[in-house]
Order: sequence, then C-alpha cells, then structure tokens
Amino acid sequence: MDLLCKYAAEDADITFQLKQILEGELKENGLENLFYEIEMPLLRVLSIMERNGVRIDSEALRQSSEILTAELLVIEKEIHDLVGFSFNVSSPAQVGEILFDRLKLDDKAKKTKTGQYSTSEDILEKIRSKHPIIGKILDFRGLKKLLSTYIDALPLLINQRTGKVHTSFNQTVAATGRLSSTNPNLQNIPIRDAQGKEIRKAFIPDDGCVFLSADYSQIELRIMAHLSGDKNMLDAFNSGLDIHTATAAKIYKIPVEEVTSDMRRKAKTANFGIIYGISTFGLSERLTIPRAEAKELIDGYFATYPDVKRYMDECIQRAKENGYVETIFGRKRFLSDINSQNSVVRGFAERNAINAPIQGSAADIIKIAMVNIQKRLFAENLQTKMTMQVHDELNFTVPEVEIEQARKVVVEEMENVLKLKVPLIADCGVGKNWLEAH
DNA sequence: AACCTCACG
DNA sequence: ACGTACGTGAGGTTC
Repeated sequence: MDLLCKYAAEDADITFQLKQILEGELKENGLENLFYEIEMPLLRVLSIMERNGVRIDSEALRQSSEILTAELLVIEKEIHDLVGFSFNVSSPAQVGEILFDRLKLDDKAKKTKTGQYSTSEDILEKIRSKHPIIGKILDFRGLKKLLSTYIDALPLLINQRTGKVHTSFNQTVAATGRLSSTNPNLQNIPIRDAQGKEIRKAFIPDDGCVFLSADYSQIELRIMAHLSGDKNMLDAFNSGLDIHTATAAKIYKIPVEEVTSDMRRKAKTANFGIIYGISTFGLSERLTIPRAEAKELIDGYFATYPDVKRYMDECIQRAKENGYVETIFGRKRFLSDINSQNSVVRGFAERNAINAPIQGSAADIIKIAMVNIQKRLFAENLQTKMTMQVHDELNFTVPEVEIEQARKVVVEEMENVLKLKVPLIADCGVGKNWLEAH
C-alpha cells in the first residue's frame, strides 16, 4: 500500500472496510471475546508501527553490495572452471544435472515431487566432501540470497520522504495467529552467519536515539511447560537453569555440570522438535544421527517429561473431538484433516494440533504486550517509537534521554501480560544498530 | 504461476 | 508401504 494511503487510513481512524475484513476473519477463529481487547487495538498499533518505519544505512548496504557482487563473480567463474563450461548456477535443474548425471556424486540422489533432483542445502551438505564444487555452489547461493533479497532490495524500498522503509504487517494470514510482514518482510532479516550480521548492522535508530530490542526468552517452551503442567519442565524453568542444559542433564541422568556441548545441542534440537510434533526420522535427520539413537533420545525425553507426552496426546484427542484446538486466550485453529484416512495428511493435522496452541498462545501474548506498551508510551508521553515485531521480539527507536524509562515500560509490559506457571522473561538490549541491541 | 530454495522465529 | 518438524515471504528459474 502506498504510504500516503496508509496515512489516509490512519487519519480516517481505521477505515470501515478494513475493520469489516478483520472482524469477519477473526470472529471465525474464536476471537469473539478478544476481538475488541486484542485485534482491534492492535490494528491501530500496527498502523502506527508501519508509519514509524525503520531507518536503514543504505550507504553501508551499497558498499557491501559492491564487495559481495565482485566476490560472487569470482565464485561463479571458479564453478564454471571446475566443470569446464558455463551454466546458470542459480538454476536448481542445471545444478542437479551437473552434480548427479555428469559428476555422479550420488547414485541414489533424492528427487523432488516433480522428478527433479533435489539440490537443497541439507542434501548438498551431505555430499560436500565428494567434490570441491559443492562448497562453492553453497557459497554462491548464500551470497546471491543476501544480495538479491536484502542488500540490493532494501534500499529500493526506502521512502523518499521519510527516508525509512515501511513494512506492511498482516494480521489475518497466519493460521496460528502470528503476524506476517511484507514489502519488505522485516521478520526474516539475516542474523545467523557473519555476512548476515552485517545486514543487521544497517538497521539503525533515528538521530539522537538508540536501537532497543527486547525478546521473550524461550516463550514457546515456557508455554509448553505451562500447558502440560509437567513438573520436571516447570522445575527446569523455575530453577533458572538454561533449559537445554537442564533437559540434557535429565535425559542423560547426569549432573548439570557434566553436560557436554554435544548433549546440550541434542537436547536443544529435541526441545524444539517436541513443539513441532517431531518424529524419530525427523530428529535423526536434523541431528544426522542413526534412527535408533534418535528413538532413544525421544524415549528419554518423554521419560523425563511424561506430562508433555500426555499433553501432546490430549491435543490430538481434543482436535478429533472438537474439530479444532485453541490457545490460552481462545483463538481457534480448525483442523479438518484430523480424522483423515490418509496417514500422511492426518499426521500433518496432528502436528498442527500440538503446535498451534503453543505458537498461537505466544502470538496472543506478544500482541497484548504490544497494545499495552503503545498505551503506556502515549500515557507517559514518551517519544519512543515501536518499529518492528519479529514473533517473540519487539524493536524500538528510543531517544537517548528516555532509555531507562523505555526499557522499564517494554520489559514490564512484556513480562506481565499474564501469569503462567513459569516466569515470563523478556531480555532487553540497546545499541547503535539492531545487531548491537540484540 | 508453479516450483525450488532459503531467510527468519 | 509411505513419508517424515511448526509458521511465514521473496527471489530466481522455468513453463
């Protein structure tokens, strides 16, 4: 939507049509009672955030672009030299043909639904050692992604009048109740590798301000602990220990001090997997360990957290009986496939039954926090501006004189949305860019 | 417009 | 025998 249209919508105090659409969509999903408490006020908050926008250091991105584009060309040439002719490295079809038909790097290469060879990152990672071209293709892909999706794309979306990028938050697309962000999507800005971190550095505060970032610590696992009521998981959180270390200690039946980094890594993957309704196969793939070991790990997990297993079974049972599952606040997700004869289709619905109440409750919680934070920013006459929401994280541009007050408002409102059986913790940092604040 | 791949939580 | 972790959006290729 054009920025001027957005302003008009704001001035009109939310257009009637927008309200109708939102109301229609959300009432179907069980929000009858919470519609006026959450989604309507949130619509105002999102409109304010979109108008606030976020500042980008386009000069830094331009310099990155120059360097990385040159690097990309070098890698491309190296790849072409390795096979002896030039081809389109961005074409999965051509890459697959070269790796599997020509170089025969895997005689039982996995195919996609359409019969093409799959050349996705996890597949290539497994055959990386078989040929130097694999690593270079992965490097090429990584660079190309950052350049085309972020480094080159973001500066083009800077509004000439405000000098900022203004995303659109969508309140009604995600099945679980999460927000989504488009044009640009500010919820998938890189952070995991070194080059990605450079991009985060280009997200900067207004003049005279700092970048403030606050995120919920392990909110989904805490919700799992709360909803399942599992005593061991509640204890793990209430002890203040690192949850993945605590989980590893319990699964492997050893003291916390003896948990190795490999044990913690496996427990962490198991913790996340559980929220998604993982299978033995899935965990073995993620950890690249034998199926038998993955099964042991999952058995150990459920022995450690027996009520988590019970809770998961109850979610599926509830979905079968009611046709839907719901969040702590009563947001529904309907699961029409839950009684399907097709076990694959049914499996998807069963995993949704486990995941949706957790992911959805987390979405409800941060939405309420956003409404309450904006209320207090108004009430306390602060100039702090909320700029982004990234599922369990909120970002602000904060005048230097307001830092301590803003911190207090944000953390208090995030942590006190409701009382769970475990504490709700928000970590908060400030810095001269998004990376530093995180 | 479908598909593949990949960025984030 | 089969497929195999939840939720998104965007860019490039191919048809």
